[in-house]
Amino acid sequence: MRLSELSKRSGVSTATIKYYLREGLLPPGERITATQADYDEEHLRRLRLVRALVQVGRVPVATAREVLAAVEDESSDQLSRLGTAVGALPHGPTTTGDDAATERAGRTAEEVQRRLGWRIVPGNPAHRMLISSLATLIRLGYPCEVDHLLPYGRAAAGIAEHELALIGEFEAPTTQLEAAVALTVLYEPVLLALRRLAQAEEAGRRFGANRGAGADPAADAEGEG
Amino acid sequence: MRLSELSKRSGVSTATIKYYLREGLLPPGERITATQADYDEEHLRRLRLVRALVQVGRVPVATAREVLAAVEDESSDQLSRLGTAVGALPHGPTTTGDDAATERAGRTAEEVQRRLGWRIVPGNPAHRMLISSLATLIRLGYPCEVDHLLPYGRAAAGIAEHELALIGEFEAPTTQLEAAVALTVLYEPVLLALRRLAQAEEAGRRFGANRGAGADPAADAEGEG
DNA sequence: ATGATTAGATAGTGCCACTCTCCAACCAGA
DNA sequence: TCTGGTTGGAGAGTGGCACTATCTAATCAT
Repeated sequence: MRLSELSKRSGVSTATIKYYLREGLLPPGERITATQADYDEEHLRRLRLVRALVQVGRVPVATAREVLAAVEDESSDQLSRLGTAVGALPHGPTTTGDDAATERAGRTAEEVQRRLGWRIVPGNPAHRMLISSLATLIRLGYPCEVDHLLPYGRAAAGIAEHELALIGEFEAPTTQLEAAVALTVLYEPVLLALRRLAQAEEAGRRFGANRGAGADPAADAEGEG
Repeated sequence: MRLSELSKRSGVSTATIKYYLREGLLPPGERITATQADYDEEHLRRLRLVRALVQVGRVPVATAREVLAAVEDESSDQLSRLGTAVGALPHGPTTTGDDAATERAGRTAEEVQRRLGWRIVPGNPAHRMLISSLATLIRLGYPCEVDHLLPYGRAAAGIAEHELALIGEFEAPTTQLEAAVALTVLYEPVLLALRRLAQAEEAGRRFGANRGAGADPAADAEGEG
């Protein structure tokens, strides 16, 4: 198909598709002539994935390129590629401080992982993300003790088990990796939305059970998005 | 204290503090003379909260102002304020489409909430965030059936219960609201980091249990903040 | 008195995801 | 073969946003 058709079927403007092609997020189309190229279903799928990463996952374009490159890197085994791809996904501003809060956060993070029976990989982006997040909590004076974190960890473990089972159902290795990346990113807002809904539910239950439950006013106040 | 001291104790530059004052994220200091103002511990606390919202939670400055205004709005009851404040928090790009995917996502979302015994509030930002996230999954062809979502929902419910208990421990209503907002935002990266760690753990367990667990390559490949 | 500091206002910077504009090559119809 | 619309490609431009640099007048310390 032509670029314009790719645009129509994906809902992404031709200018943006060109931009993605330029940035290497999409492989170039098959050149028909010097000034025309042909795109196939694979391009469409990839384009939708890119859109999901960039729009939903707020992944910077440069990062998305790295992630996709890792997914396609034929020179590594699948587990390495998965690690590289997911590790390249954004993980919040890693405010690397050497202060007391960071140090305490580091100890807490390790303890949590130990208690959950997880391996500890100090350089892991997610590990560092955890530490810097905990450090922020500590600096603000909010509790982040191991016992408080374990419920989160157990919830995460349950979710991850479920997700990996899902990913395992895909057959082709590259499709599996794509699915892993997509699900990692796309289920983040799902999880966060469910958490907020659960919070509203629980808040209504605890504080003012009679009314529309702490989300109603938000329904009136919403106007951004 | 003076602005410079506020800056020193918070680690935020005076220029940025001035910017926040201008934008209404911080109440003005108590005017000592025409060109000098005095700030107290309350300002410091608020400043740190703002930093957490903006830096960790990636809350736009304009949105942070609304959230904080809701927290301080004395004219509403606490539950309303909580709903308004949390509802104003960013919840991803709400791509309001009228297509088939959105419609199916809406039905799925309602079904999930019904199965979990939650109230359904159609206008709720979190509800709409859930729908648009699910719609994206559907458009990409990834599974998002009710049975797949329930584990997430149950995990969220457990977390929310735990969080509300934590919030309930704060005494002053405004402090409670501040804590609710702060914890909602600040525990998001914690939860996401734990999920990724759990994924790495589970991936290592399933795919290549012998090695350093699918996070090692990421440790080598990491180089971005 | 005098140099440093401060609050406040205005304009500028840097980043980043697009988006506009242009050009040469191509295709369809006459 | 001409001609007018369309396509792919490349570089520059745009807009939004979180700061940040600069300036001015008032005030404080010495």
